[in-house]
Amino acid sequence: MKKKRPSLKDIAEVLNVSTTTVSFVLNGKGEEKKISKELIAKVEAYLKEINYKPNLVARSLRTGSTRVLVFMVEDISNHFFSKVGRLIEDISYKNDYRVLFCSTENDLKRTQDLIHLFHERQVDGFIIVPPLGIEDDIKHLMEHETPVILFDRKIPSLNTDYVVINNFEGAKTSTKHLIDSGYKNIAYITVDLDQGQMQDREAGYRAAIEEAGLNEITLKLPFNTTTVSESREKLKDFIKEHNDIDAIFFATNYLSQSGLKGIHQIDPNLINKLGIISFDDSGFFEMYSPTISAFAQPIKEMAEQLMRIMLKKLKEKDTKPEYLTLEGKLVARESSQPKTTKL
Amino acid sequence: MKKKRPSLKDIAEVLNVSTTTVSFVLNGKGEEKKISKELIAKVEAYLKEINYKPNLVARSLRTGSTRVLVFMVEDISNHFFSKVGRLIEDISYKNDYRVLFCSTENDLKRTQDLIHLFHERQVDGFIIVPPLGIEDDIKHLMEHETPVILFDRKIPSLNTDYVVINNFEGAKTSTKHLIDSGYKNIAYITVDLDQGQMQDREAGYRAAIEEAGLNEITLKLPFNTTTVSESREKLKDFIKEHNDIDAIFFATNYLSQSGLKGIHQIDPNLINKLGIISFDDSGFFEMYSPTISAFAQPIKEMAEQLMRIMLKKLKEKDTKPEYLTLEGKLVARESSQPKTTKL
DNA sequence: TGCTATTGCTGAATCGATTTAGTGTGAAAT
DNA sequence: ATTTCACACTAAATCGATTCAGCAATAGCA
Repeated sequence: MKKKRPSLKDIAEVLNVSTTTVSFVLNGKGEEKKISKELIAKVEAYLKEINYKPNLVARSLRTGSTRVLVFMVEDISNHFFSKVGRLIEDISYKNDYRVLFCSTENDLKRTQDLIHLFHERQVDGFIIVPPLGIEDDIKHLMEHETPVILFDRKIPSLNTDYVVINNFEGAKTSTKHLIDSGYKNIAYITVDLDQGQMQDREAGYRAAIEEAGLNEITLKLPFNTTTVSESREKLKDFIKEHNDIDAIFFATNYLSQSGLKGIHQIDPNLINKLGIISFDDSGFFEMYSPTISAFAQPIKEMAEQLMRIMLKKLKEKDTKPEYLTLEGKLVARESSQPKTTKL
Repeated sequence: MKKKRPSLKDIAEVLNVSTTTVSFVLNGKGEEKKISKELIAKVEAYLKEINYKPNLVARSLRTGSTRVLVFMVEDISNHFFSKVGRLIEDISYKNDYRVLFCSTENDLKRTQDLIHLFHERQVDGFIIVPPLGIEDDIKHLMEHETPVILFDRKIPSLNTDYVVINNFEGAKTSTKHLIDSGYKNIAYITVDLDQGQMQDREAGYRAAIEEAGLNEITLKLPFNTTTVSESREKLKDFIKEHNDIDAIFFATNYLSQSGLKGIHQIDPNLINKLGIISFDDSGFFEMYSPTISAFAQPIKEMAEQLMRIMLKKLKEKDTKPEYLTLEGKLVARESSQPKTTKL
């Protein structure tokens, strides 16, 4: 007893008018198309009565637009990305667009699959945190006049719009904050990805360390090639080897979270002896004990700028690209306080 | 200089064959439809050469199927739901289905919007964690022969398939575990939703407490009507008032996470004096200091069962519904150990 | 030779909307 | 009286695939 959804044609037959008329009324173009008030009222009443929902697949086929945007990030469960995603979703809804979320896991193949999947399904625009090597696929989208905005990372060879944070200044500010709190042996823990934003953060750390005349101590963990627990073991070895370290600057919030676990495993009290700061904030950090300091990205501003640019590009094709580099903010919590009293 | 994507018709013209032929080859029905081997090879070669991607919107309009499933949960960033989602996605990909994720936030209106949105876009199936009051919309989907499987919660009035956990036994086991570790004043912290699974958990707690001849201490926090920080203040007041509490059983993992923050705010050392266990596991719990015990749902099994049922329903309509209640597992960590030594 | 069967392919309908290009009517303008 | 124009509406093309129904040519068989 499957119910078939009524089509415009069904409705037209019932009302003894043409599908054209129904379509005009449906899309609020009745006045404009000179349909009489009485007919408009009659059609509208009937549409409401049967609670008619147009077949969006058919509409998309005809109009070529789906009113769907895709938000494609490294990991949608990451605090930073999920917050931005939520805000983007809200703005989109207000403008009558829906948003689909997905995680690339920084995997090139997976990202290509996703881009093709959505492109075939005719989504109207992409906001992408690009993994390395994705240039050609993005170029391909741009050739088809599909709006693409890069986020969190830029790709120098492409003249796409992008919205990123000033990674260099953020890392420098964070490192300086630890220095100002009296820490002398500040380790920098990062991943071995040669992506621009990671290089900028490392350069920021290095600049602050050099200015203060301190020593660099850097650990690069492999990304994705080993398991989380393997890299945590490497981190633990590193901390044990460098027992003069008095502070750690983690280059991303997921490194911090894994790192905190490692520190806890070495010694539950070790955390209270180290100065800690993380690039990217996380809900986790204000719940941890002690609360963890972080350099936070301007989440709301990023979402607003992304959507402003996206809506502009959806309206008028061939806009010239905008390149936005925003400033973040240091959130000092317990973990980066000076350790005056030995616990 | 927008590139138009080639259509079947374009291809047919280039090759001097009919669209029918191209379509048959495209869908691997060449042999079956008695197309000669040479023509099949020729068409396939050309399809590969231009890297042809069919317009899935057009295909969906014609076939009425999108090969897209929707996974709709309370909050996709919640550890439990995101893990299940990931597994479902993998199984779906292997069966040539895509999965869209979204969060209902337990909000009726929002959930209705999402269901309609996806139904209009003709998705092939739904896996839903149903908020209260969603019965009619689900019934509506079922009338249109769209497969729906409920997850995490059931709706007694509907004869839909569902996959849930044994909440009563889980809560009872968790409470007993605290009792066995020597705790005497065990508080139960929950939300004021009168959903089945929450009632079952409360009943499980109550059963264990009664069997042991202890006193119930329950706090129900308002869900969604107040802010997170407001309910945390209530929790803090509760803990201060009941200063005889020696253990807490949180009814969900997000309550635990908020609760741990509150406990930390009251006194950074308080956590070491309380026994803690949470319903639902979380990545957070094994990183926290101390690590937090939890009653974990059988994530892999749930995902597998959900997809087994879904694929069955997609293949044959009118299957009789399956009702699955699975058992979870206690994960004992540091937070529920006996506190023999006062810190 | 005449008949059917099979092979190999195609034309056109179809899905359900949007939209272009009209059509018929009556009133106003010339 | 004829032209013009606004009005109120509609027929049919269109988007790009799938698929039913059918056609021509060859093969098989008596």
